[in-house]
Amino acid sequence: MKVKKLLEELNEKQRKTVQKCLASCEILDLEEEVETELSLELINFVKVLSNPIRAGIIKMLKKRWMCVCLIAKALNQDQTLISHHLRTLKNMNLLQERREGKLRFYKTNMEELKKYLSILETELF
Amino acid sequence: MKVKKLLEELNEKQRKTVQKCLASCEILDLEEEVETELSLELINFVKVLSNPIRAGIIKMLKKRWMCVCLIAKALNQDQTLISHHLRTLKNMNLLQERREGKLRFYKTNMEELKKYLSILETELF
DNA sequence: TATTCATGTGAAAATTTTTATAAATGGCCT
DNA sequence: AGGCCATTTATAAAAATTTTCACATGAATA
Repeated sequence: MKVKKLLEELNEKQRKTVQKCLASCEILDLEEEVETELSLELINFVKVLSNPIRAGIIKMLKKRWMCVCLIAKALNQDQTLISHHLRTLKNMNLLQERREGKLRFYKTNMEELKKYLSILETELF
Repeated sequence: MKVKKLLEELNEKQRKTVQKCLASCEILDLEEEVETELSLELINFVKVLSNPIRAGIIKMLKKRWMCVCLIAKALNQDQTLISHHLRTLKNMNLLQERREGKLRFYKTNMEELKKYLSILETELF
């Protein structure tokens, strides 16, 4: 939506106040398009990253496969908590899974991670 | 901490299970250093970005100064809620502020935003 | 001084994170 | 093969945090 259109949505008094300010200091270009939308996909990715445990898992598993019990040890957290966060990451397709006997190993899906980062760059910058 | 050291922290049975798996499929390099730490600064930045309203504000104010009432209109949210999020962003030094009469205009602090993104690249990739 | 735009504070609502416990899966032992 | 134990996942509730709302306060202008 354009700045001009937004101004029209204000009530009369507000609009008057803002317009007076515009006249004196010319901060807003009325013809510019105002972009506020970010994709849900990007917001979800950022939300996933915003938890220190999940961010730590992604960092740790960039370089190697690790089983759940080792990940829990490395982060000094309860295994069931780690398992929960692993599921969240798996649901976003940020992890690869591999079973060996009764152990499950995980590794960061770098392609997906790079994809998300490039979306971040595109949408935010 | 090295993978080797982490293995030692497991109890005997767990360690045995994992080591048996290593022998057969060689997933872990025992001498590798396991990095799990991300700076608090980075986590806070990502947390700030993870809210759609705050992310929208940052995107919108990249290109122009806008006053609070217009920001609220553009995002179709209550002014006091916007004010609250603006404070959060200001506390992270992600916004510049400018007063014109009784209006307050804000704009994204691009230098700071770029700084955070470069930290993200460095620590995560 | 009254009005308007914006901030500050504290409570309510919603969401996320953590914990506790049960269930599923697969291997091992007799 | 059948039962048991270890690893991991699933589910539900508790705890903690974040978001939103309601209202009071502050600042600037007419």
